Amino acid sequence: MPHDIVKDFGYLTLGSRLRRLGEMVQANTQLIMQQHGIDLPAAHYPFLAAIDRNGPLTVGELADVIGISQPGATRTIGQLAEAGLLDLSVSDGDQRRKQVSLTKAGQDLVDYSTREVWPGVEAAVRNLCTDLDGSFLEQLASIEDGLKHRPLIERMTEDKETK
Amino acid sequence: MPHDIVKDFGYLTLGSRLRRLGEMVQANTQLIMQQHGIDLPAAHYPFLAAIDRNGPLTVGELADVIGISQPGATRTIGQLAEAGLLDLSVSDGDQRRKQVSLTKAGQDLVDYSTREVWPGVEAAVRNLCTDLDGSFLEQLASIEDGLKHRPLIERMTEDKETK
DNA sequence: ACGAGTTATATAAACGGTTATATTTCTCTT
DNA sequence: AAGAGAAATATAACCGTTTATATAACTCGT
Repeated sequence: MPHDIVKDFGYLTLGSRLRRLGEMVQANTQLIMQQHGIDLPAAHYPFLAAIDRNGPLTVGELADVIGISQPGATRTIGQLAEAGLLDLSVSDGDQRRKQVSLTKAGQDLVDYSTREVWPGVEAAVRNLCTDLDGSFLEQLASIEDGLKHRPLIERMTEDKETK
Repeated sequence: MPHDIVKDFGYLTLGSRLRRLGEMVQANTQLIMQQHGIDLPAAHYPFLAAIDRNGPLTVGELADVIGISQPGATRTIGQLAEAGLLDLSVSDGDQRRKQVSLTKAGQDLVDYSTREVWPGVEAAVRNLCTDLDGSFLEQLASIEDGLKHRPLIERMTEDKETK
């Protein structure tokens, strides 16, 4: 009995494999954020970060920029607004558009994360993804194994220690 | 206004990015199968392929081998059984276990795919993923761009033509 | 200035996955 | 042989996403 069919099938099942790995990375990231007392689905951060970086954006622009469907964006924005992190207001010139901006709490969260959390996450992921070699498939396998062997959260603290 | 925030954020948003790319690849694959008259969610093939390769497996074994949760496996197996591709039967020795096997239709589908479709898909994906260089992130970008520029289905036919 | 078409957002339904929990069957100790 | 615990599957509830569609607001040609 094989250990991992999706891996065995190589390029044929690349799609499943990328998705699976992506979910693992997101789960790891979310855990790190939780440890900092921030309890938000990993997929929600891009919304906050996008507005922080660009200033207020409309629902459609956010969907575009983040690369999900417009209804998906509407929903996530709704949840973030509910959580008090985003603020919706009808655009001045065009009443169809809704301008989405960060609330004070949202801005604080982004500021804190930018300062205290994300650099560590970035470093941990970078650490996971460097010094790979071989075919793309082999690199993918290395990342999978690496993540299983030492989750992102350990790669952060270790970075601090060894630095 | 940026074009793609998830891309811009580099390693920080690797999770989202892998998931997104995985979905794109799966959608491409599904389209190819459809063109051959096979209309099944891309994520279902591993079940058929796993049983084809290993003989009948139990629900739990399939979940393991494919790398999803047991309830997820139960559900997908149910759908494939509904579609007449899989057959469930209680195990001989242990009445808790359910042995999952391919029906004639399921076996035919696998045989046909193995002969006529999957090699092409595999080649197309391999084509997409070779001759990459740079950091893992840069390779990812190449694949994203490559897929956008020429979908898998074109990479199959082109392979045939140029061969 | 009005109506046709377009654009922006919202809503609904479906899907594939998850976790938590229930149910059934087996195993093993005494 | 009985009863406790373990194991396999099923069910329920939820989540984030998707497509299709509805609704509301705008634009533009006549």
